[in-house]
Amino acid sequence: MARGLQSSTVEHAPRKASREVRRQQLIDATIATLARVGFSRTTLTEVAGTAGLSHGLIIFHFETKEKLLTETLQFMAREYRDNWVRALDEAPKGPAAQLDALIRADFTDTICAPERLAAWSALWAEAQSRPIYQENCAEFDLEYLNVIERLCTEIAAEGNYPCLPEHTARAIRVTLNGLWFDLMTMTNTLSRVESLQTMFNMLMAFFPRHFDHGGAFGAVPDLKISAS
Amino acid sequence: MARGLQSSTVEHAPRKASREVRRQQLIDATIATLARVGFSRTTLTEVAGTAGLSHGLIIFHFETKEKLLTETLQFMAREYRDNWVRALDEAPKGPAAQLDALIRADFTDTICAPERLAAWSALWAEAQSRPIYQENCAEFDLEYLNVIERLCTEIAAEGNYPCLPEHTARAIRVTLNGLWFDLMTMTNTLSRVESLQTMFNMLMAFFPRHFDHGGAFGAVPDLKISAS
Amino acid sequence: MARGLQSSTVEHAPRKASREVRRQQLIDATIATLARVGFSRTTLTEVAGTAGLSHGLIIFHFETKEKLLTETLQFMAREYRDNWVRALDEAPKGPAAQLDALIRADFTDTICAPERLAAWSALWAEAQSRPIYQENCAEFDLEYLNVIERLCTEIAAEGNYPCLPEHTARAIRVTLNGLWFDLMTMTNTLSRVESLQTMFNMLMAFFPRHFDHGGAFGAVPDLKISAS
Amino acid sequence: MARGLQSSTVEHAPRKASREVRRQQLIDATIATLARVGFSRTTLTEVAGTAGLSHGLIIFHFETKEKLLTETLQFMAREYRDNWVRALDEAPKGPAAQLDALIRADFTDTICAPERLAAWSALWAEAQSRPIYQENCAEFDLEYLNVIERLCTEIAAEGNYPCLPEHTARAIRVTLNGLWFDLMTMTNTLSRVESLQTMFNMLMAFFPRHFDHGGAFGAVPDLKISAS
DNA sequence: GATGAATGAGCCTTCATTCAT
DNA sequence: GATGAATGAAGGCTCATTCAT
Repeated sequence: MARGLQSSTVEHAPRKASREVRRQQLIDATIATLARVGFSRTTLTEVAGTAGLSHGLIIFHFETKEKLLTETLQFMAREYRDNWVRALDEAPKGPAAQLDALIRADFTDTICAPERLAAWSALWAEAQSRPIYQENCAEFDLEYLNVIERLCTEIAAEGNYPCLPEHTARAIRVTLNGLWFDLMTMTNTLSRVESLQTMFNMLMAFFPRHFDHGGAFGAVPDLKISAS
Repeated sequence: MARGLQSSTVEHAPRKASREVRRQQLIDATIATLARVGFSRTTLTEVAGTAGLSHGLIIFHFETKEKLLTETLQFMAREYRDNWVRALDEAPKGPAAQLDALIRADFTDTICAPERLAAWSALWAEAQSRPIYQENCAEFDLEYLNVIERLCTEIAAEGNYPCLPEHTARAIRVTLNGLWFDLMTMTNTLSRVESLQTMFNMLMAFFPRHFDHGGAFGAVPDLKISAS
Repeated sequence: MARGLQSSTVEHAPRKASREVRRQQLIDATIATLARVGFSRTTLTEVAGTAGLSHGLIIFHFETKEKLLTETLQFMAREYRDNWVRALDEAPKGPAAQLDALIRADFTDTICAPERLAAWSALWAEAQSRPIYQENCAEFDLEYLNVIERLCTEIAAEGNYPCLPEHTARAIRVTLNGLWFDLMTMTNTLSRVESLQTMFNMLMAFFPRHFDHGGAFGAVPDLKISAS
Repeated sequence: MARGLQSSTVEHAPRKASREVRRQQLIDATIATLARVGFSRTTLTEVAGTAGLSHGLIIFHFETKEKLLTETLQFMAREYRDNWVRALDEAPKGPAAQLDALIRADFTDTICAPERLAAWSALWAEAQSRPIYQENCAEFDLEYLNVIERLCTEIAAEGNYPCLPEHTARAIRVTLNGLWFDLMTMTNTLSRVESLQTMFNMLMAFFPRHFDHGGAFGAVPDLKISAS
């Protein structure tokens, strides 16, 4: 098997790595650790062990545990935003198709992976009693909400729906959050696909002339998701 | 008023208190502390300080920090369950009125208080990476979901709605969770009443012949909520 | 031998001690440690080991290493001041006899013990690059200098000496300091008695009609010193 | 002036410097650092930063932090000795003139600069609890004391003074030390000139027929000092 | 020569837990 | 019951030293 050959050279990460590569490696290890053991047991030693490096190196690159966590949070927030921005770019321009794309983006396998979800909730809850979260994510959150509200308003206008756009947008947003947390908690087999179905079941109720069980009429279904 | 007389003796906790009273006092202090400083900074000394007692006493009554947290979680889970069970009992028996009551129960001021929400999320996130939560809450959660599913199924049958009961029930459940977390995070003025409106806006979409913006047709609106 | 009996009961200090007793015991251990290993190697573990207690207890009683050192410095400064104030009180009231007493006080065996000297210089040098020393000792130092200056002025007036009181007082003060440091450094056999002789040899030069090799005319020689 | 030209090339240390130049540069940076932050906070990184070089280079040139400090101490001890030896060489040959020169040498501006004093005391105190100091300075100290003792003996013989030469020599030596430390501590304006006056006030008392307030009769006053 | 990534021993501090009073 | 002194494991961080580049 090839693994034996590789591991002898790759063993415990290369001795030297460029600054950015190493920093990203440590952020990845932080995400993995948060997901595995939770916030309160995410120690520098644990993160270092996950990365196969020494705890001293974390301090060398990030100065402080606090800064490591902040940068990890920022990384995940940017990764999340980049994902939905790209999805909107690639989708057809009608509001229903855009909303369809926005929702599918939330369940992309890279973003909606068990490890990401777990790390996210570990940081999120802790951040509630600290300023970190607001400082780093409030802007992103607001931008996201604004997009949903705009799309809901446009769709409601097109379809002359009785539901109130603001409340509808809020419901969509918190349901997306809620499904994420649900995916994490669930010991049963509810999958990303089922979560997407739950979303479309809801959008179909809000906007029956724009959505059905499979998503927005005329939208391009994301193959990656329907495949999993 | 009688309270004045009491407070002079109760000042900083009475020297001797019955076992159960003292335990509840410490659980209350734990909730307050979790809400104020978050999980990772909830120490025995902090809890003891909040209760105006010594940390030694916590060990005396709960043996272990872990057990204190577990009992706190159990207390909140039971409190939550008791609340919605009572609400269902007191509501009219039709499925729409029952669902209406179930939802209003989630925003009762005692349950949906800022301190409760903060303590809940502090424990919840940490519990994701530990067995505590599943051990203590899985059963309650399942019971709750089953009730919602049954009500949705009945309403859907009554109204001949196209939405799928399972997905609808799940959407309702995660939206309730999501609104809770949202209430906690929000720096703006979104209130419990607005959250209730978001819920009814959603139920109106799912079940237009059973719900409107004010709740289920024929249900008794909870005065406490509409007043706040 | 009696020691065996004692040590079996006193072994590693009694389990419980009153707050003040324990604090003083830890300050004593700090002085001993500073003297033995110097400032930069005075760690909490080292101090705790010296006291036969755990390092955690130091934090319990002093909160911080910094505060332990500050309190140690304050203790030594007060001890020093109390010593010369008492000496002045007990001496005859003439200025020469008072100066004689002030000087002998500096070489009292409790104050001028090797351990005290070493601890003092360890703290002193470190304090030069920190605000601690000035904050805690500047006032004491000034008070001491003022006393010497006053005595020198009075003696100079009595004897009509040509030396300038301010410079003479300063010379006396820094010579006392210098002899202390000298006593510490010396590998040879220069003792406290010889240092006292150096002082009187100097005072005899400044004030020949008030001092000779044995001290001030008419002063009561400190027996403890001449005995050692 | 040539300096301008040089500084443009020397900017932040030249890429390649001869062994001795680099070593001296690092020793200078060590002295500056000791003076600025004290012994316990003098780290290799701090010294390297002061020198505008990397900490790795210190290890390359000195192998060990301990050796860097030892060489720094040796450098200062030699610098000090060279200074007074040169002063004796350049002074008239009579004992009083020689003692006058020895004392003025101690307050030369290069030797008695605030940075030198601070660095000296930082190293000195720490060295008390280590063998470094004795190993490196005992010989120098003894040589210095011997010179003072010889001069005092000769002056005492010339003038038939009652003071004891050994004690007088010791008083002079420790007063010089004491004034140094005093200069460092002083927040007030006592200057090197005033310290010199304190010394001459003392020598005048010991040797009234050889010294007055301005120094030894017939000695050449150091212009640099009286000017400052 | 020179840099800086990487390591790990050791430091100060926190905190759950024990236990004498 | 209740307090708080005492312990010690573990955490974040510093820093001398090593070493690949």
